[in-house]
Amino acid sequence: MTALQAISSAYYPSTPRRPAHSERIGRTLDDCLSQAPARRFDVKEFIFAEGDPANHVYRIESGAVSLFRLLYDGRRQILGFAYPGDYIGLGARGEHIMNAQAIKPARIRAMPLASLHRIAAKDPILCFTLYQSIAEELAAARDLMVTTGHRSAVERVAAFLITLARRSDPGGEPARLVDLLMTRADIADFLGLTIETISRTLTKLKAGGLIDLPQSARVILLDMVELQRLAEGAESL
Amino acid sequence: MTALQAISSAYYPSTPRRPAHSERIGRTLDDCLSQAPARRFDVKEFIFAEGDPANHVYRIESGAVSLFRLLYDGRRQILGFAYPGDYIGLGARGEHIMNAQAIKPARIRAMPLASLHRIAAKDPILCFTLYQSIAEELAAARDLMVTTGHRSAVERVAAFLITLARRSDPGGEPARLVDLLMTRADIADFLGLTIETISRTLTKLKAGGLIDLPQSARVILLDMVELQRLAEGAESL
DNA sequence: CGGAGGGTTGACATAACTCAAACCGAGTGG
DNA sequence: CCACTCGGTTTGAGTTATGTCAACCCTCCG
Repeated sequence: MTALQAISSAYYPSTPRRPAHSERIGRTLDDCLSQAPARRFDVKEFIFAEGDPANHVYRIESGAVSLFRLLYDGRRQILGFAYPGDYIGLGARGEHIMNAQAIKPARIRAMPLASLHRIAAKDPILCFTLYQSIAEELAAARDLMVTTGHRSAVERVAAFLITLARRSDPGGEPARLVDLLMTRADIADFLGLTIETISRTLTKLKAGGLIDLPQSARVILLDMVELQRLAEGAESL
Repeated sequence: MTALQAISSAYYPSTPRRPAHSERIGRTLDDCLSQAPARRFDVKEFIFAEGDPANHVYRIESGAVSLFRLLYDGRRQILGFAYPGDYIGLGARGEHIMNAQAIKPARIRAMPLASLHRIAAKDPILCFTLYQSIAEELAAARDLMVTTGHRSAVERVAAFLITLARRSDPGGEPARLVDLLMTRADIADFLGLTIETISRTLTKLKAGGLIDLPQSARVILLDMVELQRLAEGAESL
């Protein structure tokens, strides 16, 4: 997974990658972005917030970012995670409709949206590519909806882990070792569960021998096949 | 809500409308579509299915359509509903990634995707508009995720009803009278609940005097303010 | 009249939430 | 080096909303 598949990035259960397009955008944006200075963000620092004027597109150089919406009563829905190479802030128009907050210390470059739009307005190909990329993000968002709606805690967590593993090397083998850059609270707010349920589910998976948890933020996937089965709704555990 | 905000159409809790763009696309597509013959679809008939080659964009002339994904084990996640004026099949590339099925007898026009792409490739403005429209759909999909993840049955149903009411006259007053074109099962699969819970929740809302249910497919919103409060997570009922 | 497809209602089971306590590892300061 | 704190995590006990299963109702339609 590369460029522009940012916003709900952590989530691609079933959508095939299409590197060609992203690459092309990547390059175009890269040209502009490479000149921009990288800014550092501390953990919990906001890159942008809901309601902020959407002036820039950002690319994560290092670290990690969560994207979320807040509800009236303080509940939080995380819509995705963005990692190095991902772009965020792209779909927005006028105002940002979500918050972007660093979950690990991050280096991030910004490019004015106006420039991008100026280029895009003259370049149908870039523009069309932009369109298709957003379409892919849309597909990803829908994948998440499918994972989130209607499914048990084990299914959600298993699917989450598998997606993280896949993310590490799109197209290639899923990684065995997954570092969770986010807290249990982040995972909970992403999957629509509570931190306790996340924790319990992980220990249950560990007890079942499907994963190992050498540290709380480090997961080793021991039985991908079974995890996959669980993610797809198979019984048991 | 008009053109192109189709796919997850039923859902715009907080995204503002931007008719200008949709209108512009609407017109461009309309030019092509008006020449196309309208085909009739019976209830439960598929317009397209997951995996079908994505050759056309469709506009609903009359009736209603549900858009959904199927899981391995038969569970179904409805991703949205499309109504007259809505376009479906737009984001797809290569293959359709979901199913579109009539939930009411429908008249639907099709336009070859190739034509649209041909036009778009030469017309940066149309293209940019396409991009922005998809971006809005993305926003809508995220709104749904927010509504679906983490929330109680009452909250979801209340939000659902309000959205249906708003849909009737975007920008204007929400309708008091809402006809449910979909079955309880459809609503359940949309909101990630069961038909029994939908039914119970509706009767609870009726008992509370917030809505009336003269027929099972007809809802009258009696207390929009309170419904809104519920949708936003207020206690009680 | 009878059957089928939806919808409602009830009794019961259970997965997930809530509240609460304890744990752990990483910093920090004495 | 140890004691302390703090944020995050784990675990337990008890509650509850929602799912499950089953019966029944209603309406439409042949």
